[in-house]
Amino acid sequence: MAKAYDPKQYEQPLYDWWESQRYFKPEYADNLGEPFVISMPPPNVTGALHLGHAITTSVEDFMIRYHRMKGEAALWVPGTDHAGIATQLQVELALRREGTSRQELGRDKFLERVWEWKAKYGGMITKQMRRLGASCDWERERFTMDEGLSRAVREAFVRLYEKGLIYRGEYLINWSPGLQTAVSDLEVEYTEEDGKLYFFKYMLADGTDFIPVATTRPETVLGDTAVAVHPEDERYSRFIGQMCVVPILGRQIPVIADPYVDRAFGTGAVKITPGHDPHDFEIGRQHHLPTINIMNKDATLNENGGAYQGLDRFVARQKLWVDMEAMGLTIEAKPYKMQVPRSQRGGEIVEPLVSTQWFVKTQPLAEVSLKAVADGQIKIVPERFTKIYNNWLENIRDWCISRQLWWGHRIPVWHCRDCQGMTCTRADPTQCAQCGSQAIERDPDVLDTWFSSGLWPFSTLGWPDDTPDLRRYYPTSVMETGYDILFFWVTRMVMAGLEFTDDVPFRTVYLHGLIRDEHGKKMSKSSGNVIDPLVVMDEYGTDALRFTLLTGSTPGSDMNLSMERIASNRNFCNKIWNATRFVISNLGVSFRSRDSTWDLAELTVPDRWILSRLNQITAETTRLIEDYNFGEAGRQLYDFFWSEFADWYIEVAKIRLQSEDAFVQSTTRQVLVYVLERTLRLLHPYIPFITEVAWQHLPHEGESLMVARWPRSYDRLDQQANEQMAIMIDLVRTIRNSRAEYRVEPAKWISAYIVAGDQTTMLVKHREVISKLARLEDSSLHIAPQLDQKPAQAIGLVISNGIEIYLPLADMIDLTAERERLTKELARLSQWMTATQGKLNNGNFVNKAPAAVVQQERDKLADLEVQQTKMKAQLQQLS
RNA sequence: GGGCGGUUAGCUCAGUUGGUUAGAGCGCCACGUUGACAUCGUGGAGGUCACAAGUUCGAGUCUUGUACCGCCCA
Repeated sequence: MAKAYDPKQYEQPLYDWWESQRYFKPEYADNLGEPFVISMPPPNVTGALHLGHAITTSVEDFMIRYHRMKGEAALWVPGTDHAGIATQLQVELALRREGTSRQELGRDKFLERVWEWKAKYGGMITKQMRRLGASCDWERERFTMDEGLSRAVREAFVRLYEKGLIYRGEYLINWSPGLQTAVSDLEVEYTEEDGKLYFFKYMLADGTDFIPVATTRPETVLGDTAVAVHPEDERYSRFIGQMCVVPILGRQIPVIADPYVDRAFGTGAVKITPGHDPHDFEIGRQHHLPTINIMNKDATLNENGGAYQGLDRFVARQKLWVDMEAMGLTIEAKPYKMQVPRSQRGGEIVEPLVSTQWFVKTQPLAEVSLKAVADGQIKIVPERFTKIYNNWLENIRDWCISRQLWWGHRIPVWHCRDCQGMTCTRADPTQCAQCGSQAIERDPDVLDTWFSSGLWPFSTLGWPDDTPDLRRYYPTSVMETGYDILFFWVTRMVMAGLEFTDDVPFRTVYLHGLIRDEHGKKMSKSSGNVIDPLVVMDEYGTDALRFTLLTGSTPGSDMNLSMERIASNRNFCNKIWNATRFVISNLGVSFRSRDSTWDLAELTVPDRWILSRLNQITAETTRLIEDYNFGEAGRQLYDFFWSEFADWYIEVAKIRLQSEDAFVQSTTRQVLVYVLERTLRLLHPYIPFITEVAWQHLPHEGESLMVARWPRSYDRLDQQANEQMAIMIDLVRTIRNSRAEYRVEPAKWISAYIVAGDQTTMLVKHREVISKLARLEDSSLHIAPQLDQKPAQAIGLVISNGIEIYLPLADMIDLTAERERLTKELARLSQWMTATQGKLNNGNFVNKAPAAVVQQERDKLADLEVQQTKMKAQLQQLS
């Protein structure tokens, strides 16, 4: 084994070997019991791996590996998403570079190009996921646009259509002028930006007076169809019912009263533009106002814009204001922080626009989805997201599912030129279902990408066919994803699952947080703080990245990721590597491993202690993992491995392996191998590569760690070993501390007197370990129950159980300093004792606290009293 | 406006149902190449757990309020 672990050398070959052994397949388990199933959230097919994918993959692979090791049939279904807008944009960009466009190519040729693109770049991201160690069943990989899934989409659409849950209508939608398509409410983000609040006069038709009105978008006055005031607003009540005049255009519109108007905002009077504002659209409907669309699809003004026709919306805004100024209609324009709606994709300003689109009626679907969670059929982890889930579904609006794109699932509806009727069927129709005419034309729009991903948990298993996979692996066990797509995706899968399969799509939703940079800032290209997981894996290894992602935060909360943290976890991997190196290089040729039955009588305290700790840590991590606290479990394993196994047990083992006693040697080896092997198993779901490599070097049964059994824990707790080891550790640390304080050369062997009372036998038994660890000269180490005469010119120390230590460092002792040190120690002790005494003197504490807690305090106080007595004696001796 | 989360060591974060003297990593100080590991070891410094009140024998942990930060929804 090399001196340091080199991930590059092992990761790829190991992954290939695992896959070739068919370990990733659920069939490998040969277990007909309840399977454990995850559908991988499909990444964009032409995307590149980023940290969001990395954490998703790490967490899911963690769960899959854990359940696989428990012997369950573990299935992780991978796949990719066609990502309508994102992919289309990429191909369009490529076309632009070639000096052509999709319009020039035409729809069919364009789609050919997209498929070519997909063929070229489509495998990239899944290759990158393999680098993360993803143990998914690649033979079951799916793509949202493949034949089977397209059929699922078609089936789903037709069913909803037939049920009347899909309708087409003219509504105010979010229009993305650059992308030339509608986007759903969820795809719009609101950012606070500097704008202006424009105050102007809405003249009454009779010219007698005006109503002051404020707006952030003056150009929309061209589409105004009313001015609204609050019904109880005395300032304006006299205007209600009167007509006023649209500036420039001269149209007459009414003044209406609506409680929606915020009297405190602006002037308290608002213009109503149903064609270009969602709130106004609602008011317009309630008051039966006409809707005027003033904008073309490219965000220039149309014929309703009068003189401004053809101008871009922002140019029109300026020009109109100047013109109104000239007419004396303006009051002022104040700087104002406005909420600007921007497209999540591309970032351009989105325009509310009236347009004909396809919608899903979500109300009935949302109701059953709420019920599924309320009934506990689906559990959301962390639980607090349940409220967010509920809140969203309770206020859900109809879902605009049509997109004016070419790449995607085309809407399976044919329009008849003769009767204007619509035909929606599973197989492509040749004639109109209404009138029989053959003059039918397919709707040009495609479906929102999330429509197909909503079907993902069951479409990937073969739905709508009744396949063996669907029967065996559906519903899936856990849906693991980021909380940022709870609405986009999770809710829609629940709605779709319940609607189409009559069952929940998954039993548990586990949501992880977002990854930010080390100071909590969002990673972005413009900030230059993006961490590329591929670069990290190159530099530190996959395991370091995975361990960092898995242990870096608590469930559902964001993680600040820093390279320092990754580096320290790389060091952890190296620690494992070297600990393994130590163990195997000390095994000797005749080593035989043994099972978990140990005869405690033949073991020493450190053996019993580490076995007991292993057992505790096994129980604890298993409990935490079952409770979805993967991070805490991982952190505990880290601490156990480093601070207990490596720092103490291995250090003890070094000494005992040099023993003349063959039995001592062989026991130590067996404990070393046993504990290391079990710990590697516990760590494997976190850091699969290093653990497998290390495991392969160790004596083992079975061919791979990844299919080894998850360790079981036992109820037995070796309390005595834990206590005695604690004493030894305390003893060694205390001596080391004094050595450092007195600047004893690290290499120097010193003499010591240990007055150990009833711990004497135990300490004598471990004399060699203690002397070596504390670097005490064997010939001048005295361990006795008591000492008639305290050594002169010695540093006196007292630790728990009243054990006294004397270090005769004659030439180094400064009596004054020693007195000072002991006095300080005593002060600290007495402070502690006062606190403990206080508790015990409190009748309420003694009566109400659990007996064990009270006893604990009593024991503590007794121990402190003994320490105090001995320390006082030591002080006295010095004076 | 409604909701959620956060505030713990210089930095980044843990702290499981309330119960020893509140922990880790990084950073810092001192020392150290004794054959697992300098991607390391040994020892150390560093915190009135945002603030206030309350519940309790006991609060970092539960309740209420306040301040600040972040996110989601409208």
